[in-house]
Amino acid sequence: MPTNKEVRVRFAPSPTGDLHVGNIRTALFDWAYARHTGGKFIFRIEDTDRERVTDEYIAAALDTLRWLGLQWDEGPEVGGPFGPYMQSQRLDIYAEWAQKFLDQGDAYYCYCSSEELEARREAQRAANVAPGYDGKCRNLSPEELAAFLAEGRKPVVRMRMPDGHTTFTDLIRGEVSFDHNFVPDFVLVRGDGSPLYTLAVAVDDVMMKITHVLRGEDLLSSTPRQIRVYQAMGLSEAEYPEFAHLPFVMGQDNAKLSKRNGEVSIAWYRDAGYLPEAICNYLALLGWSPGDDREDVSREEIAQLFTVERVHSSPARFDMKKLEAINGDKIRALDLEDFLARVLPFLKRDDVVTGTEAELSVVRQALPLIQERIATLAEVTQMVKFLFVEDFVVDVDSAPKIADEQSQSVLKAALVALETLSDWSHEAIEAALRATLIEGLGLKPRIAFGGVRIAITGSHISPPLFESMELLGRERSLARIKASIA
RNA sequence: GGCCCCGUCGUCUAGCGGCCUAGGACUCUGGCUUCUCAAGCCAGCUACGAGGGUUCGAAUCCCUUCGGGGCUACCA
Repeated sequence: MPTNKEVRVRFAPSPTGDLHVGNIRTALFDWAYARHTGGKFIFRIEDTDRERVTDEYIAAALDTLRWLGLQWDEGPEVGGPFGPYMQSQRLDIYAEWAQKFLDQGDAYYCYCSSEELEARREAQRAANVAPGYDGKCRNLSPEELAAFLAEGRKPVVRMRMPDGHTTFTDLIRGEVSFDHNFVPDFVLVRGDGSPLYTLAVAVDDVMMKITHVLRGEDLLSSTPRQIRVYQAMGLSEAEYPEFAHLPFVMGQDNAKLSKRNGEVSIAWYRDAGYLPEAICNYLALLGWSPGDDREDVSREEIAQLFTVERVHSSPARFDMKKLEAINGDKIRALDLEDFLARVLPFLKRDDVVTGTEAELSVVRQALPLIQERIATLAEVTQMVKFLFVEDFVVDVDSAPKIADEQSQSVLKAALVALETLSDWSHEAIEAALRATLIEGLGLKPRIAFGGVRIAITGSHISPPLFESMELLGRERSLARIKASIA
């Protein structure tokens, strides 16, 4: 156990697409652990697979982490003493180590073709033997070697797994052991000379002095290979990083989270109006808990309370309903100016406002009315749109509801009551409508105000009616009621 | 198939041998409040996968079993 060493944790995604919920949960835990221990949070991009990782995805990953407020101490853009932090810029380092392993006899060239390997694996499966590399090229005779070279074969570099087993202590799962009979010799360098994850990840973790590897449990069974590379690099067991394999975040149907069983891309949640602090709060609760019954935690509190000991070993299902509930809570907790700032990009995006002072003033007055009525920021549009539209029309679904005789007579009565009203405050409007419709016509409030609401806001769901009318103003309110009378 | 990981309400979880007739949150249901929708408040439904042990005592420890997942690549 490294005790007085500074803790260094890395988040090292391979951006083959938009960062998804699972990536971010890992990033959050990495970040929280680093912050909790007063250590460093390192962000590294694993882009050795250049077929699948693109610059756009890398840029999006940086943006997403920043948006979530997971500030990294070392990594792309900020640099650091152990850079570069993009694996594609460290190719020479991996090549050097591979050569060293070759020289030491820890690794060897393997000339087997993909087709040959596949055929042999098939045979192993058929014979019910553990599939994996059979060690054919471990000790090639000079004649065999010469024959392969004459064929012009491009060899891969393969790590030699000695007999025995690898045992390590996972901070979350306890002692885990793998028999090397089930950990075949693995490839370090491709035929074209490019490194594989297994080589790059181990080399980088050592060279970047990573002390704790918190990552997804899908990497658990690759840990013996990673440890094998440490050994070849000359590390003693005490120098290995600690491992903690985080449980998966899964979809509702217990399958890996995917497009089919819930939205995965963090970008989607951002566009839908989820707050970064809500996402962090919710994700923190997936596989971890503070221990008491507390569920409302800020990023800072997560950092303060987070310990690996409290991380679960069992997978968690992602529940959008719960995220939504937390998001609603976080929205309600926003102060007015903050709320306005968050909501404005959505109003502009949806062409509700352009951002003039006059518009902002109205929005500012409307926000307190809707703050407890929305669960995501994007919903703000449908709630306040009626205050800004030039050519107002009632929703097609709601229009028929005010076309009947009773509704029409209510609207007419309301119009009469309001036309003579001099004070256009919501109190006065309410008093006038109550006097006329409730007391005068003996209607139930629900019936009385329902029609007016539709005429004014265009929908049967809206912010409180009288405040809405006050905000809309006398002219437009009366015009809308008139327009709805056939 | 083999190796490895995992198993408390529908979901996230508390629980680390007695405080558990199993607590909280989300969801759902019913009610209150109410100008709609929300929010808020109150109430309710529902769980230790199964079977064996160990123990005075087990959700908690052990074994088996069943179920779920991961890995088994010149992906990560």
